[in-house]
Amino acid sequence: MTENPSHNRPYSGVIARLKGAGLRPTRQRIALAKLLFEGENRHVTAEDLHGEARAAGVSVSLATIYNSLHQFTDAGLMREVVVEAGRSYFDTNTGDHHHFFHEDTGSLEDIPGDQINVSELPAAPAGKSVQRVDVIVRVSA
Amino acid sequence: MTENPSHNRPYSGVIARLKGAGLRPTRQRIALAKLLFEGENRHVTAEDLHGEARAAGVSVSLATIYNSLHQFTDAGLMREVVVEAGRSYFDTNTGDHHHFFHEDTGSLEDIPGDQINVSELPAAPAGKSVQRVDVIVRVSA
DNA sequence: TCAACAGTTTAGAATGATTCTAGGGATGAA
DNA sequence: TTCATCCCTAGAATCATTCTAAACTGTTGA
Ligand SMILES: [Mn+2]
Ligand SMILES: [Mn+2]
Ligand SMILES: [Zn+2]
Ligand SMILES: [Zn+2]
Repeated sequence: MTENPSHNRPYSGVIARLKGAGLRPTRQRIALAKLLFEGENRHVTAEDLHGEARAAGVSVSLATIYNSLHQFTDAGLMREVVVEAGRSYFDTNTGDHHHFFHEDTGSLEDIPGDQINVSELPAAPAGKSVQRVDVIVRVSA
Repeated sequence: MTENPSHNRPYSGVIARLKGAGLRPTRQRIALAKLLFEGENRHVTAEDLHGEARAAGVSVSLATIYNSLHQFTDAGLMREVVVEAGRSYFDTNTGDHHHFFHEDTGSLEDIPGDQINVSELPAAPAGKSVQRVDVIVRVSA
């Protein structure tokens, strides 16, 4: 019941989510969280989200878009995916999964964690621990 | 015998390599190729290589460093590795392998291709073909 | 209710890696 | 040696992202 809050109070779900992450539910964060977390999982760039916010009639500065995306990521609500030098994608899917990167369109597509298997991983170098394993399958026409 | 040309003519190996790639063996490209391809495989940023060239007494502009790195990559002599938004690493190892990325030092470490196994890869989306599969194991203290 | 402080937002400047421009220089086929 | 082609480079330009500093807002507890 934290998932798709299509109840009567349209903001409660998103507000609870922000509070749960230790973030004040400000007008900007609520609007962005609604765009990001209601509906399907998505991969967005800062510019993408800025455009969507504008289109939705919400006025938010680009600096706030970047701040929010990083705060959501630090809070574990999203993750950052790096596939191209020079552009960052933010992913609302924080579960175990990997990506197809479509080199010609610049878009990402999820590969569920159980549809890929990385084995025989060598141990992390002395004193280090593995933070994450990213598999990026680059495809193009 | 293309590998470590410690013969008497110190440039012949590198020159042959450049010609073989369809690149004119200019003074700058020869110097950079020597720094990059003689000795162990390496992961460098444009700034790294620029610094090394200067240290070696070779005057090369940063624009030429970028041009050369891309030309070497396009020619298949190197490959580009993306692990952090905002910075590109170029790798002299073009064989089958993956990477540890040390998040605290920003350095890359090879994982030989036979020490990691990616299986059950789903088929590439319709009409697309897989260009490359990158596995990045992010580690930190 | 509301003062007051900490947390937020933002316009605009600043950064930093990379790319572009355009003019002078080097290379190599003939 | 010639000459067309390919290269190199300083410096300007891009572009995504971050920073600054000042104005604003959410929260809290008197
Ligand atoms: Mn980040
Ligand atoms: Mn490139
Ligand atoms: Zn994803
Ligand atoms: Zn490598």
